[in-house]
Amino acid sequence: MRNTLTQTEENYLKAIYHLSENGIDTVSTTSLSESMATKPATVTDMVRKLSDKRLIHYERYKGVNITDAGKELALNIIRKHRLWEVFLVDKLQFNWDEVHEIAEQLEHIRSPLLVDKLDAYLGHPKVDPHGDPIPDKNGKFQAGPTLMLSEVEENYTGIFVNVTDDSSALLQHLDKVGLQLGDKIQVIEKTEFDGSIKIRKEDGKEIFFSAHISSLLALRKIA
Amino acid sequence: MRNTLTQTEENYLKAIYHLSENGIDTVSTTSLSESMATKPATVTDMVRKLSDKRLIHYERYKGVNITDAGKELALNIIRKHRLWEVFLVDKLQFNWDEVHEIAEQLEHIRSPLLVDKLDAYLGHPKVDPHGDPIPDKNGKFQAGPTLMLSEVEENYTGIFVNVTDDSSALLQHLDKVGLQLGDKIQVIEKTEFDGSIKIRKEDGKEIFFSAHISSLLALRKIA
DNA sequence: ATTTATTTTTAGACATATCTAAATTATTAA
DNA sequence: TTAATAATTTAGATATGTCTAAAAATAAAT
Repeated sequence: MRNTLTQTEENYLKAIYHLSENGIDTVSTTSLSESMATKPATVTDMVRKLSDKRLIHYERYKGVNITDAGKELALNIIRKHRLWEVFLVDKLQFNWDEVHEIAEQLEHIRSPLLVDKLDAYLGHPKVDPHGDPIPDKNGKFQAGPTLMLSEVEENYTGIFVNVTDDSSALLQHLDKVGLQLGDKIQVIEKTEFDGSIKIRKEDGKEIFFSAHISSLLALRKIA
Repeated sequence: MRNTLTQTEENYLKAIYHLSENGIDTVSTTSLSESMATKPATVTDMVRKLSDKRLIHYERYKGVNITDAGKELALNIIRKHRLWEVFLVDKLQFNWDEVHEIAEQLEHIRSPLLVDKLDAYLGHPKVDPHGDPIPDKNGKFQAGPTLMLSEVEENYTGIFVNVTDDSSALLQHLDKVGLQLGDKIQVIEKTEFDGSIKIRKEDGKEIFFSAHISSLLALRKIA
């Protein structure tokens, strides 16, 4: 009958959702432990608990997958997080880079009525101050149109969310150069002559792509 | 070095503050256990912890007293609680009787900057929607002028906060008729002829006071 | 002032969320 | 394909916040 989640459970669920957001739908114990800044052993205990509550599928040594029920809960938390971020920036004059930590706390406030009223008060915003889409009451959101890397301009910043080609050759190449789904990248330089592109990852690493490969990599805008 | 309190610790501290607010400065284990809806044994463990942190004075079998440091923290939590209540009512159109539970959650959000900005956004309100005073950043607040029971009109509702006479005869009389500091009372009837007054306590109990006694009992307005 | 009743504390449990160290399973390499 | 390496799980601890039942201290009553 323990139907509500602890804040910790909510945070794990959200992390699982985010890790499985970009195509990779199976989440490893290690990656979760990194997200949560805990040890793998701790994650094992937790995923068992979330699995008992039918919010994820878990098989030992095989990783976890979020269920529809889990996704619904995760999206509700994300909705709250992003609405509060809008509140902090639009109403309280915070800078967009100061709000994440506070929203991490506010997202756990429990009151469906509060969320509704806050949403209305803010004018039903569609994106948060970072450009991330805000799920509606039913967990639906505009995924934000994706653009091909080849189509965007210099300085464009986005999340690498899709590969329009599932040849393992390309995937292996991406692996080798160190680009993964979910990475945030910025376009540093476009060469008009041959359409090749230089990007920079959040960790500062720079990568070159040919025009061909650029036309296969999809980005979702974030700011 | 554990300098921040858990939400539970904050709630205990707030309860101790409220229980010792109206003159009675020593709080018993039993009264705290009633406030917190826990067992006395649980309270004993907790007050020991708060005592270790120098937020209360505790002597076994003797009850607890809040320290200046504890009062400062308690007032900060109360400040946040009441500011959020104003936000919920003024900005989000909640009714004043719907906001307490939500504010109980919001009061634990940690961010001094957030509190400042919220305060400014709300126009530095002096009282919450229930008429309770909002402490400022330094924990100071207008206690709300107190009025003598003899001075107020019929239907006035207030908290009995002070006795302007510490003769034990009067205190014993109050004890006998069942009135205690902190009780919320309403004036039911004033007799013009001799200035005697009939009041009703929250539990429905009615009490008569002579004009003399009425002039010694101080009330703080609440609504 | 001694007995009785009440209040408070102690002792021992349990659940959650975490850890370290050891054991097990899966993956990679020779 | 067996051996070495990496990932994951299990086992056993710790800290927090709670409980019940029993012991101890204080307060009330005869």
